[in-house]
Amino acid sequence: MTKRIQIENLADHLHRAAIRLLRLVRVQDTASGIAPARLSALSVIVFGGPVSLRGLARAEQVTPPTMSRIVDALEVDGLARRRVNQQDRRELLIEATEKGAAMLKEGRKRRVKFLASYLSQLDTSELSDIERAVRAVQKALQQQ
Amino acid sequence: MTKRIQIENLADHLHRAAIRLLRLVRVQDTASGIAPARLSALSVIVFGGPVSLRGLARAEQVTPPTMSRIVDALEVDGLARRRVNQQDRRELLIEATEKGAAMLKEGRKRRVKFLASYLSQLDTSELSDIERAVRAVQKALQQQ
DNA sequence: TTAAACTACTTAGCATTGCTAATTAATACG
DNA sequence: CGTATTAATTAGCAATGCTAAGTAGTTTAA
Repeated sequence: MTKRIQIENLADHLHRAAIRLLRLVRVQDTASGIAPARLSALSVIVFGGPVSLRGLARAEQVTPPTMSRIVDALEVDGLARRRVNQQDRRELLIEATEKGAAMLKEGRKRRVKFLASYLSQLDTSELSDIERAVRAVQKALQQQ
Repeated sequence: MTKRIQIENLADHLHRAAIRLLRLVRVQDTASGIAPARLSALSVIVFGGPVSLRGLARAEQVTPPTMSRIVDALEVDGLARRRVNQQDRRELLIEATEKGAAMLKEGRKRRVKFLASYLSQLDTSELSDIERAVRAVQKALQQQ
């Protein structure tokens, strides 16, 4: 078995595991009452602080029109707000409201606890394998 | 930092990595010309053989109306067909056509190769971390 | 045995989230 | 100064999720 084939095999298994994992936690995300794309965008601004709409779209790997609409919905629900960047008045700064931060942290807690309940059945060495793997995957995906 | 908090932290990072990975490979899914939900349903019937619409909906964790529409689209594209189960004529059997099976396998190959091209930039130890982690995650998720 | 209950699927209608193309407004450049 | 560029929005389409309601087939029970 060549190295290329090995890596493709790994990619296949990794891909399946990712699909399976997200299907599992999706149930918990729905329980928060915030739709998935909104929750995900909210998470970026809660943990990363104010960003431009473009920056937020890039972080979420969607186009600016898509993100503009997601921010609309977050504003309507009082979870985020737009501010004009006074250094460059074309640009916005999207930031979370207190309510947004609170809701996100609740939802995240629920989801993470749920996933953690599965992971807690693993032993320490398996957990650190996952930790290293997550770092490696992040590193790999960052490259282009 | 307690072990519980550590695991929750890991769960959070794992979740984010999974989201990111699937976003990345989605680009390749689009290249196949088949939309993601259709491709995923097609994969179930290609690898699992004929199933009822209800069974397919359950496998994909969507409601029957959603799956009914996905099967419509697969039929229109000649990738799957509905047969009536003669033992119980309320029920359908959804199965892949030859064209459907061929297209799925092609798309899958493309997606996996794409993901593999990212992974190939990692070193051997990182790859085996991922391999072990995938096994651990599968093990964890299998339990309930 | 036939009416009622149940089950499988579809239809209709809505919300969310992705896209591209075109528009508006602000800034940068030549 | 005027043109080009950049940021965000609006408009309009497609895919995919849902619930509620309808149709058709099967089971159950009076």
